[in-house]
Amino acid sequence: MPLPHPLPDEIVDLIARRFRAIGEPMRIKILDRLRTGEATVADLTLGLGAGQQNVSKHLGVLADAGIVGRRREGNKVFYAIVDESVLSICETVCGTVEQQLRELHRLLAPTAQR
Amino acid sequence: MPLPHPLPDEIVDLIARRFRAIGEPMRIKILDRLRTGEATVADLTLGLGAGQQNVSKHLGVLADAGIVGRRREGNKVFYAIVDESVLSICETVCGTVEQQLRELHRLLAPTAQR
DNA sequence: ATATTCTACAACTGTTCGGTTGTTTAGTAT
DNA sequence: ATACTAAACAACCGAACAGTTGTAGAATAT
Repeated sequence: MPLPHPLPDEIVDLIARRFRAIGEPMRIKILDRLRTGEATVADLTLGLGAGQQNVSKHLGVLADAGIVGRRREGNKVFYAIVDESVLSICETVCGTVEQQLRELHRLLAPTAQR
Repeated sequence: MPLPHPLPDEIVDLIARRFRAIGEPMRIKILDRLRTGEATVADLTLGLGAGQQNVSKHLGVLADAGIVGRRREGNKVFYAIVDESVLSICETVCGTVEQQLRELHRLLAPTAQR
């Protein structure tokens, strides 16, 4: 909490960068997969139905943001979530999204209400 | 937490959209300002040193995402944070960013260590 | 009514960024 | 050494987006 209130631009940029690192569908899927434990690029490529280069690129973004870390073992590179705080953040957002979805269904399904 | 684990694409998109709504410097500044209470577009324009149209546009994005809400009073439109969860999220991220900054300073200031 | 103030909308521009393709590096096996 | 696998790097293309400019709508004042 010792952050100054009129946040300096540097800090603001860092925060924005962090949010944008997470705010991409493929990267969210990667994080969702990594929640169950570390995985190699090949694992993620198969599980997500994306190209290897694409997955590798997104992993690079997440690694640069300090959210995931690499561990080399022989031929393969294992990725794992390093910053555990993203999990709690995602849970919070998921909760809000759930609530929004419920509202949407309530609004978009008037047939069941009349 | 009743969200299915292999998250469906729709949900993933919603989550990503939400993160991207926050992941922009100007919008973070707006939210930081709104933390102290509601404000008009003119207030924000003055306080943030940005154009009125620009501020209004960003407020529109935040409103579409359901993060802020409007309240009209005569000539002016007051904006306020509606989704309180973004505050806790921002605090978490700020904490992580702080930690990163401390690490950076430790790494980039070796003169004081030798 | 007209003028003024505050806000939102529309069109344009430059940049950013995601995805694909092709290539390259690192490690292992034969 | 060559051959093979795994992962990363580089270049391109197209879509999305932030910021500016100009304008339009809504409320108040004269």
